[in-house]
Amino acid sequence: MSSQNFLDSGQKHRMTNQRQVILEEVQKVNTHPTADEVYGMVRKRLPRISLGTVYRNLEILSTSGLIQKIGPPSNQMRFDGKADNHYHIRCVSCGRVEDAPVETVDKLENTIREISDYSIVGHKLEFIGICPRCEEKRKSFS
Amino acid sequence: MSSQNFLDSGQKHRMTNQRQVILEEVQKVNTHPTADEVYGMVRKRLPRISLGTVYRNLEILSTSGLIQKIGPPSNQMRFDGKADNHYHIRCVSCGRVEDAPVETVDKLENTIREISDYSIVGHKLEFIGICPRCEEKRKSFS
DNA sequence: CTAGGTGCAAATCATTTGCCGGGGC
DNA sequence: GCCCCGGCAAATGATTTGCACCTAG
Repeated sequence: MSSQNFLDSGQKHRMTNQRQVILEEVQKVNTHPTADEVYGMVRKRLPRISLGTVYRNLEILSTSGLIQKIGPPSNQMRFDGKADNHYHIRCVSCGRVEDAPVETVDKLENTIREISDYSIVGHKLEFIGICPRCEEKRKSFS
Repeated sequence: MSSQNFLDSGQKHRMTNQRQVILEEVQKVNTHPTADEVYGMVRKRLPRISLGTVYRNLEILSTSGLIQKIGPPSNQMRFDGKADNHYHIRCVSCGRVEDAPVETVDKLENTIREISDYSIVGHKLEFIGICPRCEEKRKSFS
């Protein structure tokens, strides 16, 4: 364990029918579908389901740790004035991004290059955490 | 070499004034600003610049390799039925995502945990490449 | 003159949210 | 009864694009 299902998931959710179907469909394929694609898949079994419901349930399922979201925690693009390869660390809470002071792992890139049938052109590594500032705020609540 | 400025950049661009200012501002800070924040920064020097121009130039600067974009190549969220931690490989060209068959590097996570003042909760590693299918298409053009 | 560049506003696209009736416990 | 749920449509927010003018080479 290491990545994903960050942050709390402190809610009570029933496993409803649509939720179950969405979960099954996402688990059935290995194509890492977009929300829209999931919508298409699920609609074959539940023609009257709405896109909003799919989004809501994908969100619930991923914060419950049953599936995972692939993509940035915050969906706003950020830019870095340094063009060389280095890693970042992102705060789950406020979205702030800083540089992560570790060496790059180009070794891994070579490994994957041998195994995979993709032409590898690079990799991205991002750490996820809670920044000191947000940690502070969090304390003042409890 | 390793990350970023993937794919061609086969265009001729002049270093115009606004382009230069945007570049300088992004390089000046180490906060990894969003497009909107860059807009704010740049506007102090060029009050009449438009947000559209900022977006256009950030795009050009990053495909030219002068700065880098932090975030997913495609800004559409994807979902994975497998909840355990594993890495992905994404095609620059079509956006397809597959699993990358390499072991996780939790060692790195511990390293960063010691160095950084963030509470680390996980990490994400994503390889970027061109999938066989797109590679094929590419050939048929040349 | 031609191509790229810019400001501006409108359009697009993914995702989120408010409302409201319905069912589970 | 209370609360979560799901369908629907409208709202939001980031990013993109069409258009008309402008300027460098």
